[in-house]
Amino acid sequence: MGRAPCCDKANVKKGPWSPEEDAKLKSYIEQHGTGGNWIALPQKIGLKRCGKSCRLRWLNYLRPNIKHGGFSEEEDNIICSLYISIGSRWSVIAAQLPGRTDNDIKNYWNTRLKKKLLGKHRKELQARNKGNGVVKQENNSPLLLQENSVQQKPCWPQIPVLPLSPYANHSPSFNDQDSIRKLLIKLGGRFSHDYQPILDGLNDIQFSHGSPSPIKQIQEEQVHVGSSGCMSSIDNNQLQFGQSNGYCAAELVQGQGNFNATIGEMVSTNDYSHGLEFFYGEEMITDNKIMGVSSSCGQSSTNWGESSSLMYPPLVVSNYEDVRQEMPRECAFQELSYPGAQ
DNA sequence: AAACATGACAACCGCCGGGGA
DNA sequence: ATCCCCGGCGGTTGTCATGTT
Repeated sequence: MGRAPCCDKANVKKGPWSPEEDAKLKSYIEQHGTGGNWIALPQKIGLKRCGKSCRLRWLNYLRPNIKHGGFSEEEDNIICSLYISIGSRWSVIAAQLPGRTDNDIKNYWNTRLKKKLLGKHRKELQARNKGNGVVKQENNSPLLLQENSVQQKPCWPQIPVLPLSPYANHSPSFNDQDSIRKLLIKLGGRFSHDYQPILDGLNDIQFSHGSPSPIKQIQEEQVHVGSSGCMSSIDNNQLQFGQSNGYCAAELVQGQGNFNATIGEMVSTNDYSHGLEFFYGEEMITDNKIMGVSSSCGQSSTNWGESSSLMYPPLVVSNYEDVRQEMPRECAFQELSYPGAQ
């Protein structure tokens, strides 16, 4: 038994809004507000539209100070950074871009940014393959799972040493490893509570227009930090996974000072291919011989497929195999970049 | 010039969670 | 404590514009 429809589908108009409809809706809301009830609103003003449709039209188009198109490089960076960090939480991302709507950003991402990044990545791969002659296993592949027969735990690769990003200068908060770690924690309390004490300073991070940072927003969504971390300690040179409230993320553990450098590199060069492999699906995997790498771990390779979110359901993991199967591939290389000068 | 392909954006759909009854 | 309504969200589809053959 399905949910009752929010309106009488037979008697509502669908499709593009006419200027008259726009004018009606706009003038009414400007004068009276929404009245806290979108469902009833179209009837009040004599619009044959679904309440939800009115809401969407208002929020995405009629609302004052809405910007359309013309995304700047900086906005690109912000979107990419946040997507890498928090996944397809468009509303959170939109909150950091004044005048942009979640729908706009979502469309922009799906139609342009993703392809833009893909194009860059392909170029890079071609260049690399040309140089190498033979494609070989890359030790710094973020997806790399190396055999660790002793511990039977995934060995996450070390993040390659890369030059610091100019963006680092814009955001000193992100210049050190600790800040990155804090940020990742803040991104959802997705780590062992071992790190909880260092959360406080993160509130200093400023995002645009004085709104709460998405990181803070997300942290506030979190309920608790659980005690059953998955893979809570691997070793100091590995990416670490923690599981607290159901989300899983990767973190460079102490001793690695290169994580932020990678992030900086991604932002400064707009090369988001580090950490965005999941956009490329099978092709990407093939290109980097990830399939082979995966099987080198003694596991059958898994096509992780395209995923749109970094968020993931709770993991209750007792061994590596469980981790490997449950963990979104994004977790393996969750990287974060700061959205430029804000 | 027409047909087809592709891109960009608007809008819809259905699920989920919050909050009030 | 439960139910139900509504708003919010993300994924998907539809439509129109533009480019290409």
